[in-house]
Amino acid sequence: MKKTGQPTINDVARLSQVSKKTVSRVINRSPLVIEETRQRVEEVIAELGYIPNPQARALALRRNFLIALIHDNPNGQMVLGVQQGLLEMLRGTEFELLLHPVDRGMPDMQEDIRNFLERQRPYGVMLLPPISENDALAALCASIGCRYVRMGSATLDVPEHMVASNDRDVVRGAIEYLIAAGHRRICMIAGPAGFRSAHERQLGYEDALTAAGIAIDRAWIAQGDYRFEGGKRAAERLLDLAPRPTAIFASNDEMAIGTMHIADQRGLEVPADLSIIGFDDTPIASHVWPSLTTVRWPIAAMARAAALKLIGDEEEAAKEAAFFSSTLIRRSSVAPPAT
Amino acid sequence: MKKTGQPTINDVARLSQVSKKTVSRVINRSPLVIEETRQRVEEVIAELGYIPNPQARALALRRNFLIALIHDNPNGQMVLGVQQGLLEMLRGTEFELLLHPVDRGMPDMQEDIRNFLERQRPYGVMLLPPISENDALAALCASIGCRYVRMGSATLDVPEHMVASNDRDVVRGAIEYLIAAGHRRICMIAGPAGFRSAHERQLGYEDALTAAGIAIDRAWIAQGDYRFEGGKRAAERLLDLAPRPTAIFASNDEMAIGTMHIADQRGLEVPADLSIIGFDDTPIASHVWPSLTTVRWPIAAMARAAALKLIGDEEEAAKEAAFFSSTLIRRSSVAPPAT
DNA sequence: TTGTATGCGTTATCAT
DNA sequence: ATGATAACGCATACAA
Repeated sequence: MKKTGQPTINDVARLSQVSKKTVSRVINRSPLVIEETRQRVEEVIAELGYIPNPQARALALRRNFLIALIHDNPNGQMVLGVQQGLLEMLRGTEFELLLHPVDRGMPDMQEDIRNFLERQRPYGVMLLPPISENDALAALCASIGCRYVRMGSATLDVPEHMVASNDRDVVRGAIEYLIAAGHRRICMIAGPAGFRSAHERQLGYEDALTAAGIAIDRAWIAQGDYRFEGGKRAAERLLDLAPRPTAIFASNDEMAIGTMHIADQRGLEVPADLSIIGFDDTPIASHVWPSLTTVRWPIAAMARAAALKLIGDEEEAAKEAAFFSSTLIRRSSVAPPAT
Repeated sequence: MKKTGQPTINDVARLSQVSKKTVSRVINRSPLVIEETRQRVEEVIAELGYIPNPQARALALRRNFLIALIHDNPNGQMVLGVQQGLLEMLRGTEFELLLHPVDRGMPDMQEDIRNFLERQRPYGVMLLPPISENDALAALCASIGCRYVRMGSATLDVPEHMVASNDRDVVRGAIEYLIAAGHRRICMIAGPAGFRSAHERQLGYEDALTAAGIAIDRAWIAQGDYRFEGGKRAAERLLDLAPRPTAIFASNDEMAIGTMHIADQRGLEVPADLSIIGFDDTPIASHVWPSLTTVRWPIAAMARAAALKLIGDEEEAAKEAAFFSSTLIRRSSVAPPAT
């Protein structure tokens, strides 16, 4: 117990009259320690308030006790939710959360991530969409020897490395909900090309229409960008259609809110003249007027499961759920179409 | 260059025919290296793609090259903005960002933080409000020997350790804007007791009324909790007043949105019957209808300055701005009072 | 079941 | 200005 004030493994060894190695075994729960010895060592540990030095462990193990969250921030709420879920499970463990956002626009993104991983050598990596869809990134994590979990809107990997939501199914359900309310002219604002989530949600939309015997009209699908302004532009195109749609499904809430603005501008009442459904259940959804019917996906639960996959032993990791159901939150932005 | 594949300082030393220590000096920009030697070493470093191992450095220096963000999540947007600003400055440096949210409700919060700091030994710590107002926490950081910066609504510490916004002044300006529009019965929804930001904003409100010769009526100030529901309750109390206020300043956007809901429920038109101003300029503010006049504070800029204070040398740190001005964003929720 | 010697990759001390 | 050697605190291989 020298200058730093922090007791080390040597102090514990000396006071409990065993070797460092035995203390190390106790710390790492090795079964090769007799109960009596373990007790004595643990008493000394408790008495001293000894905590293993993470830096020293990292050096010796060539691996840090850190979980890295790597993402190309598509959505602040998602990032926050994931952080929260991850941290919830990490709390009380020896793990800490490292943030590493990247820019998928940069050509050296892959190199940046490789560099980061080789330097920090995190214990585990959480990959968020859309970059979680990049197989090369997953391979990179594996090759460096760190555990990883990918989050996505569809199954992209084996359960051990995946937490997926059922975007396609839940969107299908949302559209069927509109159909059941009497809607037939249901348009969709799609997400940006290249996003798996956008693709899955569109598939769900098409599933529902097909099942209901409604022909899919390409003009009914306007591409958005998951942002407010893009949603507004898409909504304008859709509301210019004749006959006008009676309902619009927007692939996320931000675009749905944009749609509400355009409806308001045109003197259209929501939901009387136009029903709207969003996706994400962001805080805005419940605060706009009328409140937005939308899809809530269990981000925090997915993140918690991911954390367990990352830090639990392999059996636990494999057992942890890999598939999560979103639910339709029915609020005030949907009504039967005006006749 | 053994099993890990990563070149070490030994490889560099051998190839450049100097000792480890000299390589170390080059890495750390010691002036005690002759130019010629430095050149040779740097060439080898570049050739090998050598990167110092952070874990080994951390062990030897008893200090990690990590910046820790400690907060008791008061506001998702703020946390995101701070993360973004911090990461922007950390990018390309040897520093990484570690997340450590805490719960100020827990009695052992202080112990938790001490534990965290003693274990991780971060290079610097960023403290967010409201816990940044806790002087004991700042002292703790100092005693452990890690640099820290506190973010707050008022000056709580010397510039070296502080990034502050001018809540009081900007709220005064917002209220004066209402007064200039002709309002006299201006109510306020205050933030929760114990938050310095709530206190400062209320002072700004009082400043403006006093300067305008309007008596401050305690009944005009309803306490909220910075949340939607609390804002609604406070708005109800305020709108029950007779005569009714013509304007309400809410201490944050969430409560302002709650106020808009209550106004709508009561058939009050915003801004014709009731003007509303919020604070924070969250994404919701520009997406509600009518769009919300609110105060925007430069979170990202504050975070960037904080990062520089944390990782820059001491001179730079002291020079970096410690005081940041918020601005009133004038949108559609304010109009002259109906006569 | 426990201990000894050694390695992990860097920085610090103290020579020279 | 540079180098040899010893920390830093823990884990692993191999003995005992």
